[in-house]
Amino acid sequence: MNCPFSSKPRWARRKEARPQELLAAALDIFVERGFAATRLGDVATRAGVSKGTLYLYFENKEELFKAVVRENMLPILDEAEDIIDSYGGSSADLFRELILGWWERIGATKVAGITKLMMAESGNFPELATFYREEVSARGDAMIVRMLERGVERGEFRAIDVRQTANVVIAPVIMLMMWQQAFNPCHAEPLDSASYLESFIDLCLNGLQMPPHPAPA
Amino acid sequence: MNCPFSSKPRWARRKEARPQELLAAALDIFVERGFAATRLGDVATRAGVSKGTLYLYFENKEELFKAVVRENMLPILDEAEDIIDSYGGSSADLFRELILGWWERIGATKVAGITKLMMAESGNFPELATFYREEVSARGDAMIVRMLERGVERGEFRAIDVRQTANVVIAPVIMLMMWQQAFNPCHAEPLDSASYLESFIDLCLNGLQMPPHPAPA
Amino acid sequence: MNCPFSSKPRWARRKEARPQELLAAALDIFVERGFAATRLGDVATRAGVSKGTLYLYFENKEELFKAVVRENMLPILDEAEDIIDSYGGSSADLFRELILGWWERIGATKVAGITKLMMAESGNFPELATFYREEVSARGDAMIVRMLERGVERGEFRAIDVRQTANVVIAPVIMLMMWQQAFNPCHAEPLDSASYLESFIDLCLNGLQMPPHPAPA
Amino acid sequence: MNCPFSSKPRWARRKEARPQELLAAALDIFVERGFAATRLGDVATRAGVSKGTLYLYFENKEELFKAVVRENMLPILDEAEDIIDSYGGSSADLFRELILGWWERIGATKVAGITKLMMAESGNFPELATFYREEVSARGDAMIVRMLERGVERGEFRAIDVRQTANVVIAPVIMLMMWQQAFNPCHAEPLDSASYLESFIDLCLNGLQMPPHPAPA
DNA sequence: GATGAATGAGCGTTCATTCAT
DNA sequence: TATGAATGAACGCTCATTCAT
Repeated sequence: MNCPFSSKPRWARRKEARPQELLAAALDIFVERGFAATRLGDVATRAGVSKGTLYLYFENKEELFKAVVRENMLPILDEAEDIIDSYGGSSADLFRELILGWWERIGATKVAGITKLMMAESGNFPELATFYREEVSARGDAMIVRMLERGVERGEFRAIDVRQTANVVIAPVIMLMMWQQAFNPCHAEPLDSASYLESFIDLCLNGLQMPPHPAPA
Repeated sequence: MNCPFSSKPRWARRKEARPQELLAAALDIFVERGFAATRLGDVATRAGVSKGTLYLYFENKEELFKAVVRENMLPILDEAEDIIDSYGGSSADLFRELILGWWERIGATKVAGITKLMMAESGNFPELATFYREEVSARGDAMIVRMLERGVERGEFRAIDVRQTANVVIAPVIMLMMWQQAFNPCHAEPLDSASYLESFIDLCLNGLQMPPHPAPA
Repeated sequence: MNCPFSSKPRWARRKEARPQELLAAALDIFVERGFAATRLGDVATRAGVSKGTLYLYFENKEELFKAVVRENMLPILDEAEDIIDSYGGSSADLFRELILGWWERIGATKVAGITKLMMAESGNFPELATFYREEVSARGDAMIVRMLERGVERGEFRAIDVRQTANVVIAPVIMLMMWQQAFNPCHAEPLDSASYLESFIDLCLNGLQMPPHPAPA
Repeated sequence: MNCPFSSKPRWARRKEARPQELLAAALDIFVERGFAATRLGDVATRAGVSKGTLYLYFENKEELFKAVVRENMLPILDEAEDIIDSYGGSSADLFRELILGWWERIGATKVAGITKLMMAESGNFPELATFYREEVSARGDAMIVRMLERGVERGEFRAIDVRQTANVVIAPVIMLMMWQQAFNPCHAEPLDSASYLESFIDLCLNGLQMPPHPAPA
């Protein structure tokens, strides 16, 4: 009440933290099981509340999922866009930066599971698909495109079909995320992601670099 | 009876065709909806039979799914292995052959949906995961590894980490399959798969080719 | 074909034996599982025929069951009635004879399972209940009543309520049958039926014998 | 709120009563139809709730059945054991007491149907069989054994095979229960249980009593 | 006579969502 | 704000019975 160190009583702090706790629990379970297979009862249990409480904060399962995506992915996209906007180094370095940054912030974390989940289940939940495409995929794609265009414009990368190459470049990163999810049960042994990314970046930068100039006569 | 060209009554022909009809219907719906979301009632309806009839041919949902995989994927793997065994041309051409063949026989067809489905749901159905890994993934991986090793041994590709590169190389193909599935709802516009594959093969072969020899003094 | 020792070709013998084979298989499975839990498919399989064939010989599950009862129980009741009709010895011996005969012919065999089954499921299948009561239970009861009446009339048993005592006397025999069925799972260890029957007969004959005459003054 | 006599809202009273209502409905229907033939939908309907509600209180059909047994039989066994422990009268009277008590508390009530059901279906549901044997049958048997041993030790009963006699003595009581169930459809007319028990006790005590001493010379 | 493919009603169980408290 | 009891529609699977061959 009159606690000198905090203007808020503990229960109020609790109340404000609720949505975060719910989102954390939901992320865990959505990622473990997928969207359809997640039982809201499990989310509530893990968050230490009752099932009904979930509905005080989120209208339904889909809205809960959207909130999880917003909470966990949008801030990272914001930061990545900032990096591109202000980058000063070579485009090869920017490539590295973006890929490894993505990996560190998303690919190597639980959040990667959301991407996997969306690839898998968007067909059954069209509203989620639209939401995810507009708020996440489109922004990610655009960033890769901008980075490749920058390389071509600056004469660092050879002339390529930027759009398609962006897709090709994104693919192995997404696949790595999928394979990493829970020692992906379709792969016998877990991938070593560091060396996978090294192979990937190596292959790409080799593939993108300008062809050797023909020796002048 | 009095049909001069067939000694079999219509009914018997029907009976022999049943499993194929059921597998075709099952493939459609598994691919449309995923494993968990597929209702056996829908499969039966699409095949034009009753729910009970399914159980005359397949013990349960998992066995039905395995049969779909066996029917649609194993013959293609057999053929691809034959091609590698007997290939005479350059490794770059073999690379093209395998990728484009895979695309034509699987990626561009409904069957691609099985791969997507497995990535998505293997975590929830461990027995299916094991089955798929052993009978499909492991064989596909091994083929790519053999192709890359062949290129390195013959001095056509530079020295690379064959295992990891195989993973990197497989990834964009799998991603393309996933994106193609039903105008994948995470992508606004469908990819042009021909040009995607061209970009992909181009990038890879550029990335794999031997570095230019330094000009002799 | 022209076998000199049999005027019937083998397949004709087969055809005539069919119903017996079906009844034997049905007895086995009805006794193992009960009426409701018996699947006609299992009966057919055990008899080595198809499910449809069953319906050539028996109208439905209930009629099959009735045929099993008629085949296995009625002849034994016939014989027991003959014995009572013509018995010459003491009533205590007749008591023994009936009980042990029943045990030997029914109690110790698979047929005992039918009695157990009827006790259990008659409530759910009223038509079977009526059939069994009229064709089996009523005749068995009547035999015990006659035997007791004979003992009382001949001054070998004390004066008792014959009807009720008949019920009391039948009960332990029926229970023994039920306990014997498949090492009845409600009993840890199988009963030793010989000593059980000995205890039972001993108890009954002791209980039935004339009270000792008061010593005359 | 403003009800002066009860601090509990109707709803809360409801909630606490639920399990009892469900158990009562389940007892009714299990006894009417048997275990396998009982449809949980019917249980729910009789209790006035939806099918799903059942699963809030009982994990599945088997657990529901076990709960019915615990609720209805265990307390009675407890009391009966107390009686034996502290009994002061003759063993013949204790015999009467136990038999009539059992009859009054179980045999004459719906609960008797559970015993019938177990005899009938234990073969098809081994887990239930084990449960029932351990928690009910074994304790009942042990009580009869103790009562007979007491009679023999005190010189009230003649020397008998206590274990087998216990089985023989239990049998007519169990049979009576089975016959009583719903005017048991295998018996034309309902038994008069009072006179049946009288005949039974009479027969047993006559059969157990010490033989008359031979007249001393 | 014999087959066995086909049916379809039925049951145990699950879970997102609601709402009285 | 928080609860958790209640719902009811949905789905995988079974099996007695039918009937074209």
